[in-house]
Amino acid sequence: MSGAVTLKHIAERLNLSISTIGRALADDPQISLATRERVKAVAGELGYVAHSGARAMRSGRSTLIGLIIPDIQNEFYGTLAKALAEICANAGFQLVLGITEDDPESEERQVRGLLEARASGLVITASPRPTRETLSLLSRSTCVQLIRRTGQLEVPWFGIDEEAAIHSGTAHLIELGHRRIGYLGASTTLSTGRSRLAGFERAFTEAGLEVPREFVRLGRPRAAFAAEAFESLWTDGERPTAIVAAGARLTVGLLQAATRLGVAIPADLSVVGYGDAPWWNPNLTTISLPVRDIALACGEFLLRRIRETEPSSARSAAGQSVTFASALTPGASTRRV
Amino acid sequence: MSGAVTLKHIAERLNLSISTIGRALADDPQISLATRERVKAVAGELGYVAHSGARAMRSGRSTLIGLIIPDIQNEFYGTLAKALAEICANAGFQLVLGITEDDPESEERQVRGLLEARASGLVITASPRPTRETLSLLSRSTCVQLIRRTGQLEVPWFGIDEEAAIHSGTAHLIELGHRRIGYLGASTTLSTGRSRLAGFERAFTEAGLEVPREFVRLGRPRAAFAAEAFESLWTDGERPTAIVAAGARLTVGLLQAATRLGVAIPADLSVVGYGDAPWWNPNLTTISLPVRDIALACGEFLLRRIRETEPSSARSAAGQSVTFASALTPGASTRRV
DNA sequence: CTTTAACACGCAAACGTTTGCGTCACAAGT
DNA sequence: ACTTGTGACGCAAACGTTTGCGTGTTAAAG
Repeated sequence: MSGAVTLKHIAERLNLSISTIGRALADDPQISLATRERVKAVAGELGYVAHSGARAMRSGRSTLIGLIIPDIQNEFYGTLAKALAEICANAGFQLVLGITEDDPESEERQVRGLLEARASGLVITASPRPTRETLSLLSRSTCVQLIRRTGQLEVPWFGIDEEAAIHSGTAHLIELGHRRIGYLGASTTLSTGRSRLAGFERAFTEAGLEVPREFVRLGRPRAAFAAEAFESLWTDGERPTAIVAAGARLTVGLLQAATRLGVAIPADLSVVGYGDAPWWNPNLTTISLPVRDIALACGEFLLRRIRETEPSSARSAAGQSVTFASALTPGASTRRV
Repeated sequence: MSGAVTLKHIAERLNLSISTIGRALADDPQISLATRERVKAVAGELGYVAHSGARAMRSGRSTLIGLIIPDIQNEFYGTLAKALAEICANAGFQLVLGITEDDPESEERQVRGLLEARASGLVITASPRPTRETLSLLSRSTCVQLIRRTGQLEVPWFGIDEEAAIHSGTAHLIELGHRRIGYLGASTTLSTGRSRLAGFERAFTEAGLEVPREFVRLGRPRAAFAAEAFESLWTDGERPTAIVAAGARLTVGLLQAATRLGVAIPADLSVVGYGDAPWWNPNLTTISLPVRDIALACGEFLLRRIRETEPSSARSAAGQSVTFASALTPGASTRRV
């Protein structure tokens, strides 16, 4: 608080110099063992707590790592955050959380804040259209993209083969005999939205069918959008016999709306979800994503880059990217027609 | 990065002093408007980013606020974190996330880390048995307890009237005619565990019934425990006709296990959940908690305390606490017997 | 023409660490 | 007795800001 204990206080207490105290606490063999122990004893007694800010300023490197994501309420981002927090803690870093709600200005503020804090690294799931300034700031930091991939940002990326993921789910429905298949997806301003829709379309063209565009609904990747979109899909005109939810929050929204409308799954409607939803009853047929593995890989990569960047100056590792595969987990929410 | 732009660089570029640059960027009227604009222009051109660490060291206050919670994967803590992150962002603070997994040593490391970072404030949902050192560190910080309440920690608390919450859910089941009611709860080493169990028991004693202790299962507040406990409850001996899940993660675990075992809800078993689970099918009868409101109130209180603490030295606001009420949300997961 | 005052800016210290180098005392080697 | 060595510690600078105070210039007031 106001009057925290510093090296100086310990030094005065022991009639030693500040540097000796500093070295003693760092277990520098240059200081005699006896002194080291006396120092540590007094430090404990006084309740000394090192000032990582001062240390960071002197040494040039902070122990902060930033995580910038659009949301944190749902399990998908929760799992990402948890995995990264674990990795950070193990490596002696602290995770600073920035929620953007996909708002470019909020995103810019968060990024700026993290750069001001001199975060050693940044993990970001960028908003659809990041500010020029955001991009400029990010390009000057040690940064990794997670899940979404922004073209204008030349930094490594860790994510999912979204196209293959949705393709597998859609193909599964086609194989079960469905033709009027609905699609709830993020708008194509998002890299994930583009890839997923492409996967959906490829499943049809590969089967020699036409893409049922009248059943495709694109919007914000929120539960609210999915609920609303599904409702319109269900009440206006011809109904689909199956739906692909191309996003974790969209899956939630779809299921909520279906429950609310009394739509029986899979009797009235077959559903393929995105991301695991172990809570759904009955078990959901879903596209399983190795969320935790992605986050771990991303975190470890970032830490490696931070350690590399430390001695020499920044090296451009722009092109790198790692793609993870999904798996279709069969459940009871789809049926043959 | 390696060579960040500092006030000094701008000063040299403009043949001005460092202090003038600093004041100009802070819009100090002491500096002429013309100079201020020239400085800002050059700052933008050079890509100057203030060093909040240095600022914090000089001014004594950082822009960091710590959030220490056992988990972040589930929606309950996700909602807390999101609300807090919003409040922090709006007030110009940054949220540092620490996940403890209810491990006292991890918790101590996180708390120490935040004190080292000179976080302006701390929000903590403490583990069952915090370390002595943890308590000592916390007592020296501006800190608020969230949800759980640790007796040894004399700091303000924001949480739920847990006893009343579980009481309402249990009484609801009793009123529906249930007698063999199971209880899945956190162990009573947690303040929440104690209060919730007390609410469960009071519902029976108030109705002149005996507490069905053979159906009570206490353990770690994780989905895994609830699943396991329910399975044993369901397969060993006489079955309960209803269950109260006294925790968000326990609710998830119970529902998963029930789905897995093919237990029909509410035909075979009535269920009262804890915390909203809008995704469950059919709608869950649940104890709704004003999670977001709690977090917002907690965050605003903390910010106020931070601002108060700033000028004078720390004031003890030890005894304060705010209790929020829950509401029983009727759903389709309970039936009369 | 001098005194004052307003204005615009510079100096330097301080925040708490870390670290290269210097210093001092004492013991061992010639 | 004189060098050499070494173990144990102190000095001071640096990291990037902020800020109280001092200083020089210019214009208005006497």
